[in-house]
Amino acid sequence: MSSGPRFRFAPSPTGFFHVGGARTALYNWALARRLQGTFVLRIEDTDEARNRPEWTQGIIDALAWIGIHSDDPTFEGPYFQSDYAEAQVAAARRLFDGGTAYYCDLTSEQIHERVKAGAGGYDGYSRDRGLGPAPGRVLRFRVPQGATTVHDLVRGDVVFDHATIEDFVLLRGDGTPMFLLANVVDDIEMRISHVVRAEEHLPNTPKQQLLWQALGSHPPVWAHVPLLVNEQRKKLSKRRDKVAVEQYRAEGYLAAAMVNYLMTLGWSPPGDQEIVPWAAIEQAFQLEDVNHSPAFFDVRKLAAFNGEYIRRLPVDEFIAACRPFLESPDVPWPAERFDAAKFAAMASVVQLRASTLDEVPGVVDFLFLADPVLDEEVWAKTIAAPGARDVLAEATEAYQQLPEWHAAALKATLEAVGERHALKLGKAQAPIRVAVTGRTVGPPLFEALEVLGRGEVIRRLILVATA
RNA sequence: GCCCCCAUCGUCUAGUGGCCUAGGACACCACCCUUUCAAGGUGGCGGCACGGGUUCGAAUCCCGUUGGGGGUGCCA
Repeated sequence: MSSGPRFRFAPSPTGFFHVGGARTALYNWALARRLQGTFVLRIEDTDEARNRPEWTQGIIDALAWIGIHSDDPTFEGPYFQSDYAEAQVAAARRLFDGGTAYYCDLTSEQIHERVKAGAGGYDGYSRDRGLGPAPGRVLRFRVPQGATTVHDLVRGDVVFDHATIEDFVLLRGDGTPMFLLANVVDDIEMRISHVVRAEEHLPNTPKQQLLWQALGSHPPVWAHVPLLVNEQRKKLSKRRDKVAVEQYRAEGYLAAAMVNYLMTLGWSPPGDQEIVPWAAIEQAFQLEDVNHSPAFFDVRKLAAFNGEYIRRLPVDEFIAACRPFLESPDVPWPAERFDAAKFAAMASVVQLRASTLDEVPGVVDFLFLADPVLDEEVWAKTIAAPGARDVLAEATEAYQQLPEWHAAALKATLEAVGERHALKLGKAQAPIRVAVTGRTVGPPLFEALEVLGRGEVIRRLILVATA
């Protein structure tokens, strides 16, 4: 086992993996690797999560997708919060025995009433009542006088006056540990040295630090990284926002692009390039350089990164990356009509045009569809346009005669047809494109015609001409 | 209510007292290239929230204001 620093990443399984969580995981991972430490995965599981092991598996899969592999020596875990329940209760017991925690028999309703009557939160009602453990009684931490300073690597020193911290609950009325206690005990048990997490946890940190100390341990290095927000500058949430890493994966975002983009939120790589490989990021990343303010997760910029990453892929890797999208059941053509060789022939021009992989089927569908469908609007704009039918007829004729079926010849032929009608190639190609592909826009036409083949091209041209 | 955090183009950021006439990227606009659409090239638009200090000098340091966000559970 490594003796270096130990970074813990502790997501709660909720059925999906949050992009904000992904960024925090990446921070921990980069640090663990650069500092020759350990990335410890601990799942903050709940009853529901325990009944759904696939949620935990989803986290592990998503981590693997962004390059955090559970079989890497840097990786330790997964552990589960519930595995440590005994230690958590034992710690609470020690706190009670030592007098830094006490039992209270007030119910939430009773506390609520006292608050309405003027108490600012829980007012320490049972502090000196000497109550012992009993069903229905919660164990509360006795917050001492004074103040706690949290030394945060991102934010500097943050001071919290204990007067503003109420005696928080350690053990529920049924004796089970609360999150705060569980968290601290687990971290101590696992000898965690660095806690890197989202800023929303900062207000809880003095309580945790107090617990670390009360339990006789030296608090870890804290680092609270800025939140990821939506256009309304609110914390990203599953309900309002597209936050599931799995969804981006399904839409054809490349893991490398996602990782790179995530790392530019709240931090920027040294130098003037923002598209940089993970290896460079791993070497350069440090918490001291992380921004203090929340960052908007901009899908458009993510898409721009993704397009860049797609274009940089060697063509065979691009083809491989497209496979799941071309073999998906959602594909618009009958599966048996798919022809990998035809796609491969078009791949390099498609690659230049996709910003996400899920756009790819729509770009090449005409190759595999039995008959492309043209809607009325497209028909009116192109086929019904003046001169279009003449171009169509003449091109069909010429293409039937063409000695060799390849892109250059197809282009030259259509250019000649266009000249006779005083049409530039840009205009002349329009009806042909629509007749063959069903669309006004798409990949370069003559390459597409070559790949589709003479028979099919002629058939489609005649089909439209006679309609 | 109370506590805490934050504040540079629309967005992500560079900037740590003089290299700032504030740099880059995404988005947007224009032009070029062109076989439609992209990609690429060139150019443009656009910002230090406000008010006080400190200093010879402030985007940078301090205070305040305003604005935004987070936290405040017998949730995690």
